[in-house]
Amino acid sequence: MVEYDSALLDRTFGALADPTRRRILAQLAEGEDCVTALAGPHAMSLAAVSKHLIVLEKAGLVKRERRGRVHSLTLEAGPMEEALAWISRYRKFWEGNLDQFEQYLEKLQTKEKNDDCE
Amino acid sequence: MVEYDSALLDRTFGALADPTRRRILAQLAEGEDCVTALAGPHAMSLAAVSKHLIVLEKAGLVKRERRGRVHSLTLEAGPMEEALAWISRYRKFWEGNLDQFEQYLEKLQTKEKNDDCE
DNA sequence: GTAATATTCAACCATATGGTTGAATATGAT
DNA sequence: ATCATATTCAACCATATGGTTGAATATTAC
Repeated sequence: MVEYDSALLDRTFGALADPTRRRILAQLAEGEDCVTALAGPHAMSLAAVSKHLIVLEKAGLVKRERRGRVHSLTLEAGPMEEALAWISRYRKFWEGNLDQFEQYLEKLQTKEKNDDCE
Repeated sequence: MVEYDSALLDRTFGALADPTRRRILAQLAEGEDCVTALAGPHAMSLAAVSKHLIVLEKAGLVKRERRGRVHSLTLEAGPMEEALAWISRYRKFWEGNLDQFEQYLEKLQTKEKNDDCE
């Protein structure tokens, strides 16, 4: 049986439960960035974004590198792996519910890229 | 580009961010159950578990069927599918870590860094 | 009808969360 | 040295979260 780190899952899922933090992660997927640049698109104060970054950092989803006064943040998606593994146990519970059309699409996709499935 | 329902992801990740709720989902993966039975293993009041079930229900992760005074809960893992899809976009950020080529690049970079900094 | 069971509701409490603002700190530029 | 920039810190506020307890509501059993 797989063991899950409950506190880590708490922090990971907790961090992912906020839209601003999910957007920040999406931004970082495009490449590393500093706090001010990350804050730009968000309609809130810099301090608020700074706090979100601390949450992400504590969850291990973001790594910080201080370069002088600029903090460079990079995505560290590792913890999501365990989150994904946790969720994956429940796949069968929604796969059975797919309607015919979705099943058809499923099949097509499986056929198209049967090399990277499973 | 895939569209994600932000409010749904909020509720889904939020629901998964609590260890009691994750345990309840694991219990329900074994089969439907009523509130009292679900509450059994948890070191808290029945009312507390009842509230957790309401959170899971609002997230769409659990379906309730009233049979007389007994409420039968079943797992409804659908919303997890979207959560998993969201996370999946970041797979490359951890999968690459085991790739030989990436390791090679890692080593090169480390070497270059050492050369630069010393 | 009365009693027991299953579940929620309501009020309450402590702490967490997500935001604000203004001050503090550290670094960089002139 | 001075000024500007990057970031956090501290205090505060409103609301959410996760728990409690005792009462209320339905349903079933006797």
